[in-house]
Amino acid sequence: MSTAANNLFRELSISCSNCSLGDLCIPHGLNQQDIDRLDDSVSHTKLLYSGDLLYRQSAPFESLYALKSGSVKITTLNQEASEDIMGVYLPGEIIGFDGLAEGHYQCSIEALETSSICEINLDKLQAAIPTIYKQLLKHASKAINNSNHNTSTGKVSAEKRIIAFILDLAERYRASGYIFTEFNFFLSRSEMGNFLNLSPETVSRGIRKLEREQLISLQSRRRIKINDIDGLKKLLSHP
Amino acid sequence: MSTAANNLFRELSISCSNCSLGDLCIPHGLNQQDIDRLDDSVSHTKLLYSGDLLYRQSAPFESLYALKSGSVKITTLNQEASEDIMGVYLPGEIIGFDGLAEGHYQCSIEALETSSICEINLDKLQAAIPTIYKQLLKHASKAINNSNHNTSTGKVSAEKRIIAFILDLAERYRASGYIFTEFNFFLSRSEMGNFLNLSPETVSRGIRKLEREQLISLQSRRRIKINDIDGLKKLLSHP
DNA sequence: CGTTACGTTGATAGGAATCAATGAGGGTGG
DNA sequence: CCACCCTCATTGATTCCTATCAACGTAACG
Repeated sequence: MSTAANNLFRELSISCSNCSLGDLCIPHGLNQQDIDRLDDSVSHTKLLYSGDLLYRQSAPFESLYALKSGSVKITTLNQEASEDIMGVYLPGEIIGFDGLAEGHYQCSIEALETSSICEINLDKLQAAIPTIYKQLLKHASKAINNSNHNTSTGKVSAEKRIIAFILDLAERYRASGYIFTEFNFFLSRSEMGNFLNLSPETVSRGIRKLEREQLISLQSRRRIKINDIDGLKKLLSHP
Repeated sequence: MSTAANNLFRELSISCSNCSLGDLCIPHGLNQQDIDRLDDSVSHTKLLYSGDLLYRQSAPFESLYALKSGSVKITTLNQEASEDIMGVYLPGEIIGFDGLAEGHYQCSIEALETSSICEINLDKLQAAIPTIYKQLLKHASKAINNSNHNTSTGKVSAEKRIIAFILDLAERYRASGYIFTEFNFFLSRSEMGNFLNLSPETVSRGIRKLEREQLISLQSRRRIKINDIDGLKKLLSHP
């Protein structure tokens, strides 16, 4: 590891008591004593670079993870052995629930950019702070609701699906305290199409249409600026 | 309450130590002492009849529930204030995770037939058996995987979606130890279409096509017999 | 035994996939 | 530093699948 990388790693390898996740961290709401005990329960930060895998489908379940910064995609192999994109994770979200039920991961996680990820050892965590499981259940619940929501957005037109995707990302960036009117997709048109169940061409057409209508601007092919978030919401709800 | 109904209720209001859920029950794997303590943690069986609601969307979260027998559907209201069907629950499955994250339910649960449902008081349960949360997390994880799976099956043709739906039900009946080659849908063609993101007509055509191909038989309009489960799986994987 | 809701079947139209070709960006090596 | 390449994105033309519209059949209910 280079010195620069090593320094970066050390910088990111902070204790729970001053983790950048803030309100989003699982232990949020605990007292200082509990938080201090957390430092033994999690192995702190891993640093992943674009293309790196956090875990691979069918690998034995080891840990849950909290995404501290960056973004990753969650994929699964379909019958034809090609990738289906199940979604993306943004900072503050918990990764790894897909491995709990069966004891091995049902999906793979791949970094879309440089990302720092906090590993959570469930057993140690539960021993340290028994009440933490409730918080974890809430995160799982959120994942279920989100996934259900994706299922139901499959029931609308291509353009609405694209708008829903953009608004979902914006909302989740907002929830994490990030700038939410301007962000990178980190996904190609093909990957977006795969996720939204649309062809890459249809995704492209949909995005360019929103651009022509001045609702969004493309700062680059994968970076969006939302000009009229209410306009987008309006398109989503009515016509 | 009528005497007959009262008797039925009492009959169903059994203790955890002889609950019919068996292996599927959350406390499975606990020792007898723990199981006995469970009797205070759950309020045992509720009996719902077809059309009855277990809970309504946006109601405050109160409990998780285990479905002991029968079947229910989980629905949410879309922008147009009509019902979107998110799925059905079968015996052995846990209901209510949609309410945990936000503190109020995101969906409604409606019985599709006479169903008995075990209420789980989370706080009491956790106090009685601290390690139970892990089991709950596994159930939540299963729900996430299932939901993800539904998302990805949205990416295929109408016929495959219908086959996937049938096979999913069969597999879940099998997992619960039920007969799985012959069962009721409990959903109308419209409801199936809503769930699968297909029109009722397309659902009907798909089902009749499978019937013509002898892969299934319709014992009545809502009762199916699977004649060739491998044939169905084959259709799902390749052409 | 009629009423009513649901299911089936056929004909048509529309939206997105696919096929095809061009354009743009990013990286590499000369 | 520039030209080339290679991948991704865009745009257009066509095809195909499924929604929709329409009509008829069928089962459950009072």
